[in-house]
Amino acid sequence: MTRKRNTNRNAGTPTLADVARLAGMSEITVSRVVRNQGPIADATRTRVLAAIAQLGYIPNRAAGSLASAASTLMTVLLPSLSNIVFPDVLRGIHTAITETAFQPVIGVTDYDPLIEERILLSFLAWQPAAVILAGLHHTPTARKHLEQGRFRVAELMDIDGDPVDIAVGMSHRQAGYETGRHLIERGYRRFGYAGHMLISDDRAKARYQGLCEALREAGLSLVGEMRVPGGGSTIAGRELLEKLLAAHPDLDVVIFPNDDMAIGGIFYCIHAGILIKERLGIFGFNGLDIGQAMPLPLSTILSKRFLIGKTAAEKLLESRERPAEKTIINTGFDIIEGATA
Amino acid sequence: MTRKRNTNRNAGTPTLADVARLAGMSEITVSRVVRNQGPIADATRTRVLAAIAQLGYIPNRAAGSLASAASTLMTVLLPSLSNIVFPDVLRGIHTAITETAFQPVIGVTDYDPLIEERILLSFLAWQPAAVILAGLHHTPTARKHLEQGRFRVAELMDIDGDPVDIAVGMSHRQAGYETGRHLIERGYRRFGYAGHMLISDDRAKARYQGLCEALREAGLSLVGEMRVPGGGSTIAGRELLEKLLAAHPDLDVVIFPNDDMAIGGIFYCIHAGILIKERLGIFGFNGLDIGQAMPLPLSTILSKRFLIGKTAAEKLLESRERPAEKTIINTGFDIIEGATA
DNA sequence: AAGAATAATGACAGCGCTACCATAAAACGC
DNA sequence: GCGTTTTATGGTAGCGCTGTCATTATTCTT
Repeated sequence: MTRKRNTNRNAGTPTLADVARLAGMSEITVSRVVRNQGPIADATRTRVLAAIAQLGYIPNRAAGSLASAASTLMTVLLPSLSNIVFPDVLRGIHTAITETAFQPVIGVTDYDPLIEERILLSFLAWQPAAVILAGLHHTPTARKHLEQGRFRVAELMDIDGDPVDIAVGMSHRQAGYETGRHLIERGYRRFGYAGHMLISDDRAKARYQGLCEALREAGLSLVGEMRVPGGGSTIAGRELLEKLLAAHPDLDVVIFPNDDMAIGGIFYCIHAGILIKERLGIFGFNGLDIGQAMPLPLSTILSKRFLIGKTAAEKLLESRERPAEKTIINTGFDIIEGATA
Repeated sequence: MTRKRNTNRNAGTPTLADVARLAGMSEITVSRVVRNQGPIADATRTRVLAAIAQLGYIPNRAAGSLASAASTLMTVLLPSLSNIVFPDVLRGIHTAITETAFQPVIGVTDYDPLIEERILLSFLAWQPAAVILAGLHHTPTARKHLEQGRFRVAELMDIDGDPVDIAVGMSHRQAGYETGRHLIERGYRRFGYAGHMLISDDRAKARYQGLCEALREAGLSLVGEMRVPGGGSTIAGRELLEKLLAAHPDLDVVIFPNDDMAIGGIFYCIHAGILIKERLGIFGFNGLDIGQAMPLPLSTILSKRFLIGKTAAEKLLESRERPAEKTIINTGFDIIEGATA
C-alpha cells in the first residue's frame, strides 16, 4: 500500500494535475499553455486558462526548475547598496526584465571578492538563468564557476579586462585620464585628491591611476592627497577637504572619487568662504542629480548606471546560450562641464 | 529498458547521491549534514564534508524546495529604487539575513498595487519563506494570498492600519502632525506645501493629512500648495519652490514631502538670496545624510529606514510559523532640529 | 541487569513539473 | 491521391532532494 504524503502538505494548493483534470486535458498540455510554448489550439488555451483562473493555480517554480534544470532567476551581485549608484544599476536591470519571466535575486558583496564568491556559490544552487556582477575581478573559484556554468554572465561597470561572457560599462582609467586632461586644459596645476580607502573599489583605483597618468604626461603630479577610511560620504568629503587644505593650502583643484564626497567638498567651501572654481576647483564622479541641482552645478563625469544595468540585462535576454564570442559594450561617459572646475 | 535522461543534462554536476557514494554514506545522511539538521556523528560529518569539498558539490535548491515544500527565498517588494530610501530598507533586510540561508528576491512595484499583486503572485511560485512589502494597502487578491499563504509576512514603513502578520515602521500621520506642531511652536504661521503627485504614496499623503490637522487645531491652514507630477526630485523641488513663492510671496515656511525636494528648495533660496529660516523656513522628511552635511543642516524628520528593514527581517527569522498574534513594531522617528526651520 | 530513552543512520516514495518520445489528425505538395 | 510535413495532444519517466517511518547501536534509569 503506497503511503500518500499529500495529506495536509499543500492542502488546497492546486497543481497542474488539478488544472488538467478540470480542463479535461493532459498535464503536459496545461504546462505548455502556462509556459506559452509549443503549438496550442485556441480553444484548448481558452479552456485551460479558464481552469487556471477558476482554481487560482500558481505554478510551482521549484518543480519546474528541477524538471528543466533551469530557473527564471537572475542572480545580481552588487558591491553595495549605500550609494545610489548600484540601486540605479539594479533599476536598469529591473526595467529590462520587468515584462519577462525573469526575477532578480540580489546579493551584496561589500566590495569583497570572497563574499562575492560565497554568495555566488549559494545562488548557483538555484540554477539561475543568468548572473550579473560588478567588475571583472573575481576569485579564481568564482571565475571558474562563472566560466563553466550553464548560464549567461554579465560583468558590469568596467570594461578594462577580459570578461567571461558580456561586459557592459566604461573605461574608468580613461575617465580618470580625461578628468586630468580636462582640468589641465582649464589651467589648473596644483592637484589634490580626496579619496577613500576602499581597496577593492577597482573602479575608483583605475580612475585615480588614469588621473595620475594625465598629470605625469603634463609634467605634473598630485601635490597632496588624503583618504578617509571606508567608502566615503558627503560628510567625509566635507571633513576631508578641510584637512587636505590645512595640509596643502596652495591646491587649486581637488578631485574626489565620487559626487557624494565632492558635494561635501563644496559644502566645506561654502562654509569656509572659499571661492569655488576661481580659487579652488572641485571635480567629482557619477553625475548624480543632486550635484546638478546645486546653485553651482558640480563639474563631474556622468556614468550611465541605469543604462549599464538595462543594456546588460537586455543583452542577456537575447539568448539563453552563451555565444562563442565575448561581448564588450562600452556605454561611455560624458564630462559634465558644470560650474565648479 | 528504462530510458536515462541524464545523458548530458547536468553532465558533471555532482548530486547528493555522488557525495553519498564517495563518503560511503546514505543520501539522507549527507542531506542532514548539508542542512545541519538532526544528530550526526562528528566522524560522519567530517567525512561527508570532505566528500562535498572534493566534488565541489552545490546543493540543488529547486529539488530541496520541491521536496520540502518550502524555500529559503524571501520576497521583497519595494515601491521604487530611485530614491535611496528603499535601498536603505533593502540594506537593512540584507544585513539581517546575510548570515542565514535566506536570499532576497526583489520586485519593484512603482507604487502601484496592481503591479504589486502581479509580482507577488509570480513570486509565490517559489514558495518563499517570507514576503516583505511596503505599506498596509494592497489589492484584495494580494491581501487574500498574503493571509492564506504558508509564509511569514512583514509590511514595512507604515503602522497605521491592520497588518497581515508583522508591521514595522512609524506613524506617518503623526510625523506630519508633529512637523506642524514643531513649526507652529517656532512661530511660523504662513505655511506652504511643495509636494508631488504620487497618489499611491500613502505615506506622503498621511504626513500631509497630519500636517493639515496640526494646522487646523491651531486655527491655521495651508496658505499655498503646489505639486509636481511624478515622484519629486531635487530639481523638481527647486523649481517648484520658485513657482510657489511667485504665487504666494508671503509664505514663511514650506514643507516638502521628502529631503530631496527640500534640498532643492534650499538651493533655490541660496540662488535667489532668500534668507533661510529667518525669512523662509524649509522642512523635509527622511533625514538623508546629505541634508545634514549641508552648510545649514536641513530641518527634517529622521525615518529609520535601515532599522525598519533590519528589524522586520530579524523578526521574520524568529519563527517560520505565523504566530497567532499580529505584531506591530513602532520604530518611531526623530525630529532633526537642523538650521533651516 | 532489564527496560526505556536517545543517538545515529538508512530505505524509499513522492514533491510538481518538464524532456523525451510517440501518435493522430489536418494541411500540403505536385 | 498518396506520401510528407505540420499541428496538436498525450504517456511516462525522471529531475535531486527531503519527509516519514524503521532500524540498530549506545547510553541512561533505577
